[in-house]
Amino acid sequence: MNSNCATCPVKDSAACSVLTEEERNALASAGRTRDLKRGEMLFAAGDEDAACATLVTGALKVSAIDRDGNEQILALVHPSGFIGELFSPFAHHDVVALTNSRLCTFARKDIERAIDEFPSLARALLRRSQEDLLATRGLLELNATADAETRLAALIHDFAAAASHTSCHLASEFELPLTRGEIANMLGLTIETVSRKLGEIEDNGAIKRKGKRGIEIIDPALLQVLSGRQAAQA
Amino acid sequence: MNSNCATCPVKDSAACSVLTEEERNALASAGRTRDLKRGEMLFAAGDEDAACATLVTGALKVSAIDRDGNEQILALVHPSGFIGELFSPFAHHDVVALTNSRLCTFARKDIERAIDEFPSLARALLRRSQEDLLATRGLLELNATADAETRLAALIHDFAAAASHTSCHLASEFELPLTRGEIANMLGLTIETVSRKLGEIEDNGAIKRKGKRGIEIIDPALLQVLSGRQAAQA
DNA sequence: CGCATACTTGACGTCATTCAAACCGTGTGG
DNA sequence: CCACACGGTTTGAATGACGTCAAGTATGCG
Repeated sequence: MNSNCATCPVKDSAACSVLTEEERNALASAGRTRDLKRGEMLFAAGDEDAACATLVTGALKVSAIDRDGNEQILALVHPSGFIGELFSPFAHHDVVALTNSRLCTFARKDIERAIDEFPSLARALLRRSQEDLLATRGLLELNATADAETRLAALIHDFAAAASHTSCHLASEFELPLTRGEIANMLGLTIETVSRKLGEIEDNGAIKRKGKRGIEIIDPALLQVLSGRQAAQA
Repeated sequence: MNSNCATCPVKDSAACSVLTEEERNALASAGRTRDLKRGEMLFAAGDEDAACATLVTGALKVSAIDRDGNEQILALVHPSGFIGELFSPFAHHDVVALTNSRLCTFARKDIERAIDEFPSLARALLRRSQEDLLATRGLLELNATADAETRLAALIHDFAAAASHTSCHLASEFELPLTRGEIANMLGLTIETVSRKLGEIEDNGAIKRKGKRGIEIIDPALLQVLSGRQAAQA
């Protein structure tokens, strides 16, 4: 038996929010809550019958390891995000907690049954999958063309937007959820380049570093310009 | 009324293949066949109510244009692939025919209705969406870490695999569906680099160029090594 | 206190880009 | 038939951005 959905912080935004209370309870009885500490793995690439899950609190990374042992972060998962490859016999990627996290997990077969039983759930997962696709394509676009400083500025901008919960405004101060190494892996750069470019963005006056992980946004407009999302004014 | 599904070359592999004959006919009556010539656009980023479509024959590209006017190819679509952002009020990307193509198009609202009416269709589209996600992440992984030669070799390898239809073996000779410029856009390189590295791969003895677009695979194993998908033997 | 982990900084090398020019196949008009 | 222009491609040389290697500086934990 799962903990009570009524107090779940993502009850109105997760995929299961499209279900009626009755349907959700049926699904919840098949799932179970699981807590992961920072660095703990939900499943690894190659795992069979990897579980599916909705992230309740915390943050996860989805990453691939190539044969040289380099990690490449492919996606971040935020609360209410759904994890799991439903139609593949094994997982293609690793999924690891970036911070202490709480998930609502389901065996694959239970999710499959729920999809067949509740058409609205299939629709909700389709929607979420398309959003993931869009996010991944955004990262692809960023990594393919932009230079190191632009990529980093864009990432900081996204984190600032994600940290502020009022969707159209940036948080003025927040903690990076990733280490330098993870940022480098995500942007296809090296630790050193990330460190240097972070210094340059600080020198430009767009941000200020607060300790290792803290970032204060000094000039949001400048950050936006650096991130290449807006033309510089004349 | 759509042309007859019974003779459709992707009737057993497209998303609609999961429907019963009766259901499929109902859906088909809402759709219509459309032919695109090479270079013609299905829809552009920003279009509202962009149509959805299953690709019947040919090939499409999905691409984004950044504010500097650079195109970035985000995905290729092969026959039986599905195109369309179901839950977004407007399209995020351009979709353009790479070769003369035939599609089976549907108005957004007709697809949405069909999803609600036929749960198996929602499931099929979810599956397809997850495959797209996986493909995009593969491209992201490739572009982020690998050097130019590796990326190009991997792309050639993929095309050779796609051209052969016997899934585990490579076609020995095929035509590149992309121009040099499009390859460059897809891999985040420049035309010149693509041309040079193609020459180097040819010098290595892995392939042989036949005219502008033709490629003959001389040494599949070597190509695989160059593409970084297999360690070189000792 | 000492070690480990994460981060920063510097010097140098390499690979892809940039800019520039030549090349080639094709279609067009003289 | 040839001259020519044009798009796509190839090739060359120089620049520059990022990676590599290596040292040095915090911060935290046993």
